[in-house]
Amino acid sequence: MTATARKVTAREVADAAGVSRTAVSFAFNDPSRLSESTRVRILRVSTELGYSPDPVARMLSQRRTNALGLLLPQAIPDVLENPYYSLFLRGIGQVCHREGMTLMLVPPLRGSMLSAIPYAAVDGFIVSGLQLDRGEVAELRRRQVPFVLVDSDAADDVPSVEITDREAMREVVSHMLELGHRQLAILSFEAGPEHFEHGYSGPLRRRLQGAADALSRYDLQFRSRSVGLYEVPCTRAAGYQAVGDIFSTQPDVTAIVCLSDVLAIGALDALRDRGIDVPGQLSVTGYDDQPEASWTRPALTTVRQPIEAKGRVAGDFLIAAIQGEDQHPQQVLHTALIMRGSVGPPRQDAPSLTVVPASTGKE
Amino acid sequence: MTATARKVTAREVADAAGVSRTAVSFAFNDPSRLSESTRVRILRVSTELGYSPDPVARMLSQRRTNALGLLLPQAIPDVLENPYYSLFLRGIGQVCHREGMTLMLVPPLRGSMLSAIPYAAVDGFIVSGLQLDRGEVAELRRRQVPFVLVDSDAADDVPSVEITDREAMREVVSHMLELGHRQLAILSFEAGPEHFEHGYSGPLRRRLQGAADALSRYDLQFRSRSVGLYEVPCTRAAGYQAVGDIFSTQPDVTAIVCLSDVLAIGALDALRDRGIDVPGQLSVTGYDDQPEASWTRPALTTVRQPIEAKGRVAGDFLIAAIQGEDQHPQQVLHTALIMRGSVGPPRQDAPSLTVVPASTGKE
DNA sequence: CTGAAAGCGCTTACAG
DNA sequence: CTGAAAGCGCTTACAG
Repeated sequence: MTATARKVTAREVADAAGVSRTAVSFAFNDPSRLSESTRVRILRVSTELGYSPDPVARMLSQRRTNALGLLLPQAIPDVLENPYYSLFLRGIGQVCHREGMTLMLVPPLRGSMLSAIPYAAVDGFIVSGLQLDRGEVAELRRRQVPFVLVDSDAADDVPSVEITDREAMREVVSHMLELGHRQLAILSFEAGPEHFEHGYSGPLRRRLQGAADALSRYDLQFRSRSVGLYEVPCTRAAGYQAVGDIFSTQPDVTAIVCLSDVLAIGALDALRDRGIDVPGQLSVTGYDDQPEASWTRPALTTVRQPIEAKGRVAGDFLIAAIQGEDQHPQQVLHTALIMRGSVGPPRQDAPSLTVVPASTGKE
Repeated sequence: MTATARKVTAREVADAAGVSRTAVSFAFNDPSRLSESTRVRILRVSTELGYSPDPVARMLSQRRTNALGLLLPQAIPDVLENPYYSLFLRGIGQVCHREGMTLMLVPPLRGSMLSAIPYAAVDGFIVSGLQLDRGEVAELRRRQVPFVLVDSDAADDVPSVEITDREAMREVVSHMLELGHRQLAILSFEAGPEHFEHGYSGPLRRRLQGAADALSRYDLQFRSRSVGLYEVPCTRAAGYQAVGDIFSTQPDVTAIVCLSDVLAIGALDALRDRGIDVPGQLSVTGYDDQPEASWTRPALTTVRQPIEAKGRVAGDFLIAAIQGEDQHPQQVLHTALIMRGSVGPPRQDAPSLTVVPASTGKE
C-alpha cells in the first residue's frame, strides 16, 4: 500500500526462478511457449514475491493501452449532472465490454480540452461537445491518434456521429406554429464562450437553423418581439430560473421550446410553482427524451434522440479507426417528436392569437 | 489518423532543432531551464513535425499516470443502469477535478474484477461492490497499488468508506413493525454467486442484520411465513416482476421493503398496473433516495444515503494513499429515513393484523 | 544554459 | 523449450 515500497520486477522473478526475463514474460503472456514445469515455477515465484507485470511498461512495449478515451467538455461532476451522459456512457460501455477495454473519462485540464489530450494514455478518443472545435481536432490530428467526433461539425476525413438536429427542431417549432403559437421562447443551453467569436456551431447551430426554417414560413424570426432566445447553463435550476426572465421579457409568451429535457423539467417546476397550467396556459417542449420526460406532470412533449446508440456507434467507429481502417464513416442518427401532454393550443386571451380548433399535442 | 503512420519522437525533433533529447523534454516539462530562443525553436519544430510527448512513455519514466481507477463489479452499461453510480461518479469526479486527474472506469475482464486489475494503468483504485471480496483485496495488496474499499467489509489496514447500513435497515423495518405490519417482503438485489459459498457480505449482510435486529424484537425472523426474502437483479424491470413472486408466495403481504430505490420504483409500477393502492393496501419502501424517489406517486419513503459524498470521500482517501500517507482512514457516513407517501398502516382486512391507530409514515 | 547517460519495466523477433 | 539483445519513448539527476 505504501508509495515507498519498491515494486517487484520481472528481473527479480527471473533471478529467483533461475530463468530469463523472457521466460517470465512468456509465463504471463504466452504460456504455451514454456514447459509446464518452468511456467508453474515462474508463476509460483511471482506469487511469492508479489510480482505482476507493470501495465504501463507493457503498454509502452505493445504500443497499446486497451483504453478508450472520452474527451469531455466540462469537469466530470458537471457533465454527469445531465443524465444524457449516463446514457451515452452506456452506449460506449457496450463497446468496451465487447472489446475488453476500459473507459477513460478525460475532463478538461486547467479548463482546456486541448490541454487534456496529450496526457491521456488511450488508444483513441471519442470527442463529445467540442470547445474550440477546430483546435482539438487539429491537436488530435497532429498526435495521429484515432478519434471520432460526436455532435460536432463533421469534417469529411473524420469519423463522426450526429443526429438530425435541424430536422428535429424544424418539426417541433412547426408543430407549435401550426397549433397557433406566435409568441415563442426558445430556451437553449449555453454555447460556450467561443461562439461569440465564431458564431454557433455543432448541434446548437443546426437546431437553431431548424427553428429558423420553421419560423421563416410564418414570417417570424429570432430575437424579434415574438420569438426570444434565452441561453442558460444546462441545468434544471437554470431552467427554473429562466422562466422569470422569459416572463419579464415576453409577457405574452404562450410556448417555451427547450433544447434539453433538463431545462424543460426545470421550467415545468417553475410553472407549477407559479400556478400556471401546462398546457392550458402555456406549452412546453423538451429535447432528448430522457426517462424523466415521461415522469413529469404533464408528461413532456419532446424530441427523442437515440443517445445510447450514439455512444455505441461512436465506440464502434473508434474501434475500427484504432484497428487501422481508413474509412471515416459518418453516421446521422434519427430523431422523433414524441407527443405527450405538455403541449396544447395557445391560451385564448393571448394577443396575436390565431385560433386553432383542436389540439393534437396531447396523448 | 491511420494506425500505420509512425509517430514522431523526441529524437527527431532534437535532430531537426539541433539540440539534445533532454532539451526537447525540457521544452515541454520545464521550460525555465532553456533559453528563450532554444525553447521557441524546439516548440516550433515540434509543431512542424507534429510532435508531442508520448503519454505512456512519460508515465513509465515518472511512475505516475494521473488517473484514478474505479473498479466496477459489472460491465459499464449494467452498472450505469442504476442511477446510483452516476452520483457516485460525480463525487469521485470532484476529486479528479481538484487534482487534475482523469477517471478510468475498469469493468471486469472476462467476467472477473480480479483479472481486470493488472491491466489498468492507474495510480490507485476505488473498489466498489467487490466480487470475491478478499480475492481482489489480496491482488491489490500484492501489486502494492493504493486502493480504497467502498461498501465492503473493511479490514483495519485499508482505507474504507461505508454507510450505516445496519442501523438504516433496523430503522426502516422497525418503522414498519411499529405501524403494525407483520407480513413483510424484503426485496433485495442479488448478492452475486459467491455468497452461496461464503454467506452474505458487505452492505447486504449489514442490511439484513439490521432487518433481523428489528424483527427479533417482535419475535419474527427471515424466511418465515411472515417475512419473505426475495433476491433479484437490481433493475426496475426485476422490481416489477418480483411483485408477482411475492404475491404468490405471500398473499397476505402488507409491506414490501426494498433494498434499492430502483427495485421499489419497479414494484410501484407493478402495483399501479395491478390497481393496488399504495399505501392504502400495501406499503413500499426504498433505499438510496435517488432523485426519482421523490417523483413517484406516491412519493417513496426511503433511506437516504450520501452517495456523492461517498464518492468524494473515497477519492480523497485514495489521493492521500497515493501521496504515501499510511493512515488507513475508515469513514462511516450516515443515512436517514425519509418519510414520504408510500408507507401507511397495514390494510384492515389483513390477517394477523395488529391495529395501530394512526400513521406516522405519511408526509 | 545544455547534453551524455542511465533508467523506467516490459515485450518480442531472432537465434539456438 | 529457452535466452541475449534490441526496442518501446520518455525523464532526470549529474556533470560541464
